[in-house]
Amino acid sequence: MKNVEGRPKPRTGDHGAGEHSAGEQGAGEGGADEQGAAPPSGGAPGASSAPVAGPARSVTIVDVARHAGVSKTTASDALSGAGRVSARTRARIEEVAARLGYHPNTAARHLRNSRVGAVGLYLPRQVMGTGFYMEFAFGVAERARAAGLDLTLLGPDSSGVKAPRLRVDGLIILDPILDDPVVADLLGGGVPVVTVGYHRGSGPTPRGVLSADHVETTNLLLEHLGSRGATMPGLIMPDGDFLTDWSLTLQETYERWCSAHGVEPATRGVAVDASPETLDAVVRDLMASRPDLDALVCAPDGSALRALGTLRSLGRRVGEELLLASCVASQSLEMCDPPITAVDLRPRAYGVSAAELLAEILAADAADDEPVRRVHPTELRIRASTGSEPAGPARQ
Amino acid sequence: MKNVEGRPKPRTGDHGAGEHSAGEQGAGEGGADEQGAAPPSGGAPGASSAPVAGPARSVTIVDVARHAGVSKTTASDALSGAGRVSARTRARIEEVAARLGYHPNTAARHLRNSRVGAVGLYLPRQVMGTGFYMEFAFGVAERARAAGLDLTLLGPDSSGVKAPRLRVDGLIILDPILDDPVVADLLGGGVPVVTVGYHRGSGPTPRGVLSADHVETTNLLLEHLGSRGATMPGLIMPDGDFLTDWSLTLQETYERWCSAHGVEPATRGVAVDASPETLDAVVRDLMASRPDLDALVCAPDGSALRALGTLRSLGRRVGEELLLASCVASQSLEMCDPPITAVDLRPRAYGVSAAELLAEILAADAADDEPVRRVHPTELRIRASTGSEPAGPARQ
DNA sequence: TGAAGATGCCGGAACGTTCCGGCGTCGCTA
DNA sequence: TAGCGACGCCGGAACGTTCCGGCATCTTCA
Repeated sequence: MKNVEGRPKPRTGDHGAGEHSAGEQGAGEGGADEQGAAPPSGGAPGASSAPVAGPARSVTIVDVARHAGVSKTTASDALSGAGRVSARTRARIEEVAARLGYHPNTAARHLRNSRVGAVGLYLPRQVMGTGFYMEFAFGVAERARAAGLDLTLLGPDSSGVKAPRLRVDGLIILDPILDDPVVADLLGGGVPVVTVGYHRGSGPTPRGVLSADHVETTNLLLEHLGSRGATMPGLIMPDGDFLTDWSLTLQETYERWCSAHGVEPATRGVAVDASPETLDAVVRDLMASRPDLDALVCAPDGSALRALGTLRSLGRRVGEELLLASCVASQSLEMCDPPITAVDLRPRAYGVSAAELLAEILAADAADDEPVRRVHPTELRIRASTGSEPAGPARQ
Repeated sequence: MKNVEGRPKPRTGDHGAGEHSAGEQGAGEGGADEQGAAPPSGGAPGASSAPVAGPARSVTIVDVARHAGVSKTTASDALSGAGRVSARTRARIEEVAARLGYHPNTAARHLRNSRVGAVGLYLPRQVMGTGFYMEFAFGVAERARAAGLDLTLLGPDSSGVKAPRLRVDGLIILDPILDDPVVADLLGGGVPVVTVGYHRGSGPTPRGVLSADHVETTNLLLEHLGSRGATMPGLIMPDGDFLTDWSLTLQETYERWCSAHGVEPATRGVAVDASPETLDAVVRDLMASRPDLDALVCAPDGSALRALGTLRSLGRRVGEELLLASCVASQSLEMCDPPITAVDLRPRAYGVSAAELLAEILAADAADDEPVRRVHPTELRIRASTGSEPAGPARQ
């Protein structure tokens, strides 16, 4: 904060060093000879030239206009596609802009159209830092950048939220938690919101919803287990601190499957950020109380890997008499032994889609009352932990 | 991009969905405001007040000034700490600003002081997506945000780099690869650069260097293995496609340790993004050619986990007659069985420090010719894969 | 042959901030 | 008492962009 004394910056002469070094001249177009306008206040000769590798004042739209022999309005119109500009002029301006290496100043642009040029990504507290969420965030960043938007990561610490406070044009809320007060705040914050995963809680409706089809995905996984011989799968799911559409759908679909197959559900909840020891205990408890389980589905990121160790130390042969699957894919699941079957939500592409949806919503400033809904496809990665084809050359 | 036709937007309404809850609605010309005053020719009819639909225009510094009965210059000076303002006045202005919920408009600020308000983070291609780099990036994002900077992630795709092109005020280059041409470009791009890990390649020197003490860290790990009874550790390291200060220091330190202990080094290189099968093959090859190994150190992120499976299938008892350690910590290393000892580079804190260093460099606009060097502390996480204390009771 | 409209282009005013230079008023010293 | 510097405050310009309104010129049709 010190910012000690005045420290006057030069900013005076503006060292009109046009810098138009680029090999101009000629350029087929003929006419339109550049430098129609005299550089304003070319005044003070020399004196102010930047000595060494000057900061090279970046080229503005006025420079483009001057070199093209038009006004800044026309240049702006030509480049933005707005207004009325003849085709010739537009082409010439575009050519000049390219030659000079013109790039619009985002700060000025944002100031002018009162946009911030950034979107926010809100991640639930419990899981920041797990692989899925990071991959997702990178996907968002990638796509946002393509749309000229910066990305601001919002943690639960960014409270006192409300839109003006957190300078963003739009928000992506990942896995909104049912009763997270921050989510409600953000939804009412005044900027367009895309939720990833439906929001089952209260609050204003978002402008967009992107979600995987968890019903289908889960059924696919359960059916896969069935096709590999499992009749009674158990489920380790996130506990009550992490009530999202994902976790609830998972449970509902699982229970429906059980009832359809006439078996008694066997589930245990566990914190998504549980310690390895806790996971151990939960898995042991479940396996002990339900000796009939011949498969185990693990939902929280990372839990399947730990369950693998626990099951092995219980003497179970994973991939043979006990199948194991994860609801979240991660690199480590294919690195372990045996590799673990998992639902791949393709988090990176998921993030890309989310950013894309938000960008579209921001571009179309018309506020439909109905949210835009979009589905994100997933893939089932089948690996050795769920055994091999029953028909094929069976293992013996 | 096209933004099709003219489509003049009604800038007035600005789709004022703002709804702007903030308390004081004082915006109107209501001179009755407590502080009275409103000197600026209070009456100025129609100046900017469109009585119809006063849409949540966010509060600017002029609003603050008016409510405090001072000029915008004084308000700005008071809030920024610059200029000469009496303590009374400053206090009053601060109080008014807080009451109105004033937040400076970053776009305007950036425009004024010709800063972009963002920093870039460049990640080597090979490893984007591994846990370490993501954690690091999140750390950077967190700290950058605290400094009012946005973060732009730069992949290798962001070619045609050069500073003006990629609108950033500064850059963080993570693990610069020896002969990465993009790194050279970025270093010469004209904006301050902080490298994380020394840059052994050519090119201009960065303004700041943040690095862990890999020599000490590696020695610590090797000594730990020795204290647990290992006499001949092997090393799996990144191959020639990933020549960084980290990988080179690792190798050098390892070889120095071996020569100091009078043993023959046993290393294998592997791509940092190698497939599980490749890792399998490399580990098998190393173990087969060097039957004297009683410990294995794995450098590439994720390789230790796979090595664990491979070693087990070779019949080795990891944590007993063969010790296993990783040079990069990750969540999965404590979830597997047995948990794997690892060097924790504390990636999140690492990223925070990097952003902090860059922010400091950006704040102090004096360009020292000598880069700022800073060291990042690491921690060794000792787990069951490196056995237990030879003498004392088992660790818990 | 005018009038009305279309077309092509432009001047200038914002957006919200920072900061240069200036202006009046003190209090101190000569 | 005059001189003068420090103090406290302010007006206005600039950063680079977009866009409203307007002015010519050209086309079209009554």
